Amino acid sequence: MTVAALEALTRNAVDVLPHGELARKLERGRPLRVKLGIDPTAPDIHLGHTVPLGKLAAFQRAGHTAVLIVGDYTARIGDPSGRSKERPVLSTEELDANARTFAEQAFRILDRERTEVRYNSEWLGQLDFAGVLGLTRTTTVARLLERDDFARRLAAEEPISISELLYPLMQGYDSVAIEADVELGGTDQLYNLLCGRDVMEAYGLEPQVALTLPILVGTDGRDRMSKSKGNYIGVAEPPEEQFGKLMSIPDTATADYWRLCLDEEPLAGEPMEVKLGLARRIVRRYHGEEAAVVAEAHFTRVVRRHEAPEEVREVRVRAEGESAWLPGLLRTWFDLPSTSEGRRLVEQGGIRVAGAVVRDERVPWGSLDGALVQAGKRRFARVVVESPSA
RNA sequence: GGGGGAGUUCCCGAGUGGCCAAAGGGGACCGGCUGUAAACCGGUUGGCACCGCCUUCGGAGGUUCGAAUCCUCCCUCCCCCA
Repeated sequence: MTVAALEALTRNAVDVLPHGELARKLERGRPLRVKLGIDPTAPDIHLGHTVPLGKLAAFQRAGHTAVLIVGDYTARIGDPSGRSKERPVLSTEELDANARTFAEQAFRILDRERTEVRYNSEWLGQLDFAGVLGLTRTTTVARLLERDDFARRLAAEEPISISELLYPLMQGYDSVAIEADVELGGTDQLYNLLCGRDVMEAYGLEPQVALTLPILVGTDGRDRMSKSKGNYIGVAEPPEEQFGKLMSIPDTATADYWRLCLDEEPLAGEPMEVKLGLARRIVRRYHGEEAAVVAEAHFTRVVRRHEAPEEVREVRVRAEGESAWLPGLLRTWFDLPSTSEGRRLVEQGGIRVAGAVVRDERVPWGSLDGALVQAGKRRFARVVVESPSA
């Protein structure tokens, strides 16, 4: 075990507790069982998830065993970490579907052959009431209420359910079940990870090392990346989408993205160049070199030069009546929520036909046939008008 | 078991009988500007072929010319005391 190897495993880590324990475990020379738990509450993995996943992959490359816990059982409760409200409970079907795609997407980062995927319903589902009681005896209410989330919610007179209180214990029991040596998580997981130590000890096991990583901010540069906040970049999203979203993050967040998503130091240079470099590398990582080049070209063309993309989908419409009524047509072409939305777009000068802004709701059919219609800055369609009798 | 309080448009949150499709903020969308899908500035933001009509303020009834606002019952949630 070299100093450099230890450095690689702990790079970007915020806490590695207890101090010196990881080095001690590594020195024994046997592969460690490194645990990362994920809640299948959303179907897609985003860049925020890739931070601990990337760290897990790093352990894997160093010869250790990655144990990916899919929290299909715990998800029924919802992790209260960082939450100010109870989470909505998902149906079993949704959770199952999410769990599958989630694990699948995780293999974009992990080595499939060397990853142990476990569903925690495997052991949590086996616990009878006596087992649950045994688990609850490992801690006290006061200790559970120590954590910030709970303390804050209690102070704000917001509800905390008993099942949420049990969450850290269940997560800790996962560590018992798989005999974890190390557990990874975001800084918001610190309490849960440490609670896991106590639970393991109570079950006669050597407590795990808790390794926490920074929380990645979302594209808004402010809040943590999450699906529900709509500020996320999914690893399975199309290349153009990823590239554009990455370019939209605030400059202040760029360096963090380099370190946490790529595990590299940011380039030196102009902010724009640094961000372009980031977007290229990330898209390349998840979609390959060629897709990255195409995505960048698309960005340059559509966003920077305000031109239409190379390929524009075609929409067909049958000419009916004297003239075309745009709000209704826009609704179907661009999947708008209502025709009122279409009206607003026209009113606000957000609609261009063949490059010219259109301000009337009615236009001659002739002006639409073969024309490129643009809604806002990024939505395009090529129109084909069919004659009414055809 | 007793007492108090809350449920409003995508979210938070004003609104206690007509001036309410409902303040303000967030988000989203459009426009301007820009290296950017950032920041900033301006506008829009229930639906409908829309100068008018329809639906919305936890649910169901009721009072009234007129209700998000008043009454009754119900549902959900929170706090305090025990």
